[in-house]
Order: sequence, then C-alpha cells, then structure tokens
Amino acid sequence: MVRQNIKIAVDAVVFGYKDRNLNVLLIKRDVAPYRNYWALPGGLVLNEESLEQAVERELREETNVTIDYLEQLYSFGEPGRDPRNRVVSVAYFALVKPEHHSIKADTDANDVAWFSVKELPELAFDHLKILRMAKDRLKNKLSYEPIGFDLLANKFLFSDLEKLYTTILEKDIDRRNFRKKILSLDILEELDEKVSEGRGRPANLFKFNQKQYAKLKKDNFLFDIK
Amino acid sequence: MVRQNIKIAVDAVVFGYKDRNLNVLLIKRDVAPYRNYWALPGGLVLNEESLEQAVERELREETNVTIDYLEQLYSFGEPGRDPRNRVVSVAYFALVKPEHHSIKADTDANDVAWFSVKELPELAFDHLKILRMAKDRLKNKLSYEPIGFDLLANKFLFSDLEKLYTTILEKDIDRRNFRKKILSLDILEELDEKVSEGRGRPANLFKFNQKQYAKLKKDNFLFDIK
DNA sequence: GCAAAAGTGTTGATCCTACACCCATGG
DNA sequence: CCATGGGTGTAGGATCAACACTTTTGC
Repeated sequence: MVRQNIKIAVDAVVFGYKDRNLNVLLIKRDVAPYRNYWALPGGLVLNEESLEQAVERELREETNVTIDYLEQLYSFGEPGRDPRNRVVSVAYFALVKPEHHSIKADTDANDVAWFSVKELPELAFDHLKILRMAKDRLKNKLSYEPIGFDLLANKFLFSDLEKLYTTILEKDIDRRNFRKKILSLDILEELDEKVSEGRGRPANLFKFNQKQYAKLKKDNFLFDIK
Repeated sequence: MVRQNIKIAVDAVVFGYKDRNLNVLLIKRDVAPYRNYWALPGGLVLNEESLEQAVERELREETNVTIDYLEQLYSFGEPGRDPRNRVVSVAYFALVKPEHHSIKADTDANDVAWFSVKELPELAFDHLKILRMAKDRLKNKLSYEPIGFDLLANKFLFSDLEKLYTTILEKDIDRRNFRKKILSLDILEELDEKVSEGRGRPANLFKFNQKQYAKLKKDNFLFDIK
C-alpha cells in the first residue's frame, strides 16, 4: 500500500461591508504556483494546531485582521486543485466589522487588499469556486441567522442594516415592512443617540442585543428575514 | 520548519429508515485503536481519488450499501481526536432507500449493522459528535429540501411520509394539514395503485417527481415543510 | 360488526405585502 | 425653501393551525 501523500490546508473567505459594497479580503501570492495572482488567505495546517487555530494564525500573519465571526464552510479535495502537490483545503467563512477593516501595511511583496465582490481579479487555484460558495452561504445565512450584525459597526443606523440586506441579497426591500419585522424580533436596542449623516433628518442608532438573541434562541425562536 | 504530518480520512454517516425508526450504519472495528468498538464507516483517502470517491469506495468495501444521497457534512480536525496519529476527517452525510438496505453478509471479524439512533452502542473516536451533527443536519434539511424521499421506497404511502417526518422531527404533525401542504407543492405523483397494509382501508401509492421538483426549483420555488 | 388505517374541508387567527405622506435637518 | 434621507399605519390577501367524521378494508 502506497503511503498517503496529501497535505492539509485552510483557506478563509473574509467578508467586510462598507459603502454599500460587499468586500472580500485577498492576498497577492509571491510564490509559485500562481505567482502574482490574488488568492484567499490561507496555508498549510501545522501539526499541533486545530483547523480554527490555523485559520486565525494565517489571517494574523498574512492580513492582520481581527475576525468577528468564523465558521467552517466546506472542504475542497479534488486531486489536481493544486498543480504541484495534492492539497485538501478546509475553507472557512469569516465576517469582519468595520472597526476591524484595517489591514497590514503592505510590508513588501506580500500585498493584501479588500476587493468588492463585484470587481474581482482573477484568482489562484479554485478560489473563485470557494468564494462563490461563501457568497451563497452568506446570502442564505443572512435570512435565518442574525449574522448581518457582524458586518456592521456596533452602533448602526437602521438604514445601514437595510442597505446591507439589499446589497447582499441583491433585491429591494420594503423599508416599512423590514423595520417592522426586525423590530418585532426584539433583538435590537434603540440607543438614545442620533446621528446626522451629512444631509437629511438625523437617524437613531441601534445596537444588536446579543444576550437577548441568545435567550430567544434557547426558546426555539426563529430568526427569519426574507 | 517541521514537515506536515497529518493524515486525511473520510467518514460517512449513513441513514436508513425502516419501521418508524431512523437507523445508522456502523461497522465494528477489528483493529486498534478502539478495537471491537462500533464506528462510522470510513478510512484514509488514497492519493489519487477525490473525497467523494473515497467515501464511495469505503462504503463499498466495508458495508456494500448503495447510496442514494450524499453530501459533505463537516471536517473534524482537532489534534488528538485519533489517539495515534493526527487525522483530519471529512465527514459525509448519506441516505439510503429501503431498496438498498441490505448490507454485506458479515464475512468474519468485520461486522456491519444498522442501529437505531435511539439505541446506539458506544462509538469509537469522536464519532458520536459527528453522528449528532448529521442528525441535526437531517432534521434541518428535511424542512427545506425534499430529501425525505431518499429514505423511502420509490413508491410509498402518504402515511409513510408522514411517519418519517414525525419520527425524524420528533413531533406530531396534523395529518390533514400535512397532506394538503405536500400535495400543494405539486412534486408528488399519485399512482393508480392501492396497497392494503394488513388491516384498515387500502392506501394509494405515491412517487416523488424528481423532474417536476427540478423544474420548480429553477423558478425559485421554496420547499418548506415544518 | 368492529377495529384499524385512509381520506377529506372549514374557519378564525396570523402573517405578509403593497403602498404614500410627513418630519427633521443642512445647505 | 428645497433636497435629502428618516420615520410611520393600514387594509386585503395568503397562509397556518386547529379541529372530527366518513370510508374501506381484514378479521
């Protein structure tokens, strides 16, 4: 029997949201294969670390972002997805709040940048496929779990939340119905702070009430926003 | 830098449904570690095969079942989940129709059997954790994808479908409302065949209309059964 | 004829969808 | 005073949940 010769890696699809744009964090490869292509941050798992630790380490080393939400996405293991060795990659799905958008000052060759998912460069390996799957996951998940809040600042305007949903779900939302539904869930805290965004009537700030959500969830409460 | 020394395996949680019981396919290990414990079928991935091929091969070799539905479940990679070497396991989720329930005649040491998920033996490794996740997946998925049909014979009674839902979701269902809702989806074909199950009024047989479902799905149709 | 399972409709409550005007501010 | 975005209610339609009796067969 031939000895198994497969490497195991992790890759992360890290989403950020800013200016009505869904962005993804990419790094420019400075080694072959796919030298000078943009790719998802990631790399081989070390012998003693868990998969999550590997993702966190790679993100720290390559991009310097702090992650606000992380979950496993899918594992990609086709022979030939890496032209040199066989590599099975466990892909992760991550969200970053605007507070944590700042990335590593590009030291030298190893460039890091946010790209709008609407204007992606050509990606290395099967990373486009992974990214597409992550986008689908985000789209789906937005409807039945309150993860949108991990893409917004801690304090946000209702219109921010609404724009986030329209942007990511790529469809219009009725403002009144949306507000009614979200507020009826009773997971937002309305702050006593208004903010005037240039022109127009100043708007109230809201906060996601994590504890309240946790409590409701225990009672089989269903978050469900279409 | 230390050379990576991690093995990659696949494991499968294979569900079958029979006599109002959700069953899972297990094999009895005949090698250490966990010798003589029951475990999920699975094993190391070969250098040249895809992950899916590995699952299919292992199931063929170890259990001889034919799979009707297969999807990736989750990857488990904690260091220490295998006491000897580090192994990352990509777990799969599989469903088998009653037509395919027959398993390998137990050749000798290597035993294979269906266990009710209500009466499980102690399992090797972290396989109980994997099984629990698969059960959750099945429960969730039953509500928004028509995968229940992959646990039923090609021709089935409406009451079979209903019992399957009550068994797996572990809750009562209103017979009239359930029938109304499923029939309104327009994905079942009512056959012109009746079957008399011992006593009681003979019941009509139904078939799942895969093509019709595929067509509806393209039009953004939502399967949604609570 | 009785036990067992199959088949079938209606109603009230709830939720969803569509829709338009006034308010508070900055320039 | 006007442009810009914020905030709000209602009504009709659709969907859901609750509920019980009749039919067909085997014994």
